[in-house]
Amino acid sequence: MAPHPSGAPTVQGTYETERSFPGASDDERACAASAPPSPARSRGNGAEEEGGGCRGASRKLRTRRGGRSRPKSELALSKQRRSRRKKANDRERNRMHNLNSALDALRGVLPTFPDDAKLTKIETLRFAHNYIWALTQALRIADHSLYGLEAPALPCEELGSQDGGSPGDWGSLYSPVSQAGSLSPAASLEERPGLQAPASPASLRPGALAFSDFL
DNA sequence: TAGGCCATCTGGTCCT
DNA sequence: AGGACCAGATGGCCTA
Repeated sequence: MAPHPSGAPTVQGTYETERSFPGASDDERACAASAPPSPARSRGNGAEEEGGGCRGASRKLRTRRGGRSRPKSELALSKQRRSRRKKANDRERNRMHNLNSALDALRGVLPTFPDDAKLTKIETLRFAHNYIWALTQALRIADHSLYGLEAPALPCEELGSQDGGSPGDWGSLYSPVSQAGSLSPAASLEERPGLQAPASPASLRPGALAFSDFL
């Protein structure tokens, strides 16, 4: 399930920055990328746009030339575009790295099992969503039991102890349960087959939940 | 080999 | 003008 068990290969970042399209100039690359999406688009072959296929770039060129600013030479424009693109790429790469860091932090506080299994991005988000929902339900039930008539059926402290704890305990504490008829934390989840809500509050008790229920 | 996941590049759009 | 954000495209890696 996890294609990169040892973590995301972020080391290629710097090297990727310098990576260039073999046999294609920067302008050709820009043209290829600005062309309408097509399966034929290839990273290394921008030659076919050389003639008139680069509408976006030419339009930009026109608007720039038409401005009141001092006209620049093609070379200067090309250099400026290249520089801006490179900076934008760096920022975008950094932004995605930050996003991944946040995702890793989220993984860190989620009870996962086994140790070597790294949740994918979408799994992490779904798991977190359902896990939060389950904890919310646990608290609600605990409040009811505190002021209500019945003894607590859900061990909140046990759920809480899973936070950052041993992933293996999570699986051993709860046994598999059918997800059929499970209550959804949000109606939107029910519309999306992939987003499964955890078990219903009634099943939020020891031996009633499996790790997979949160995915 | 097909499919899933991921990182990266890129242009467009919106905001400051 | 420049930065942030977004979505599409692409190629690499891995697994069933």
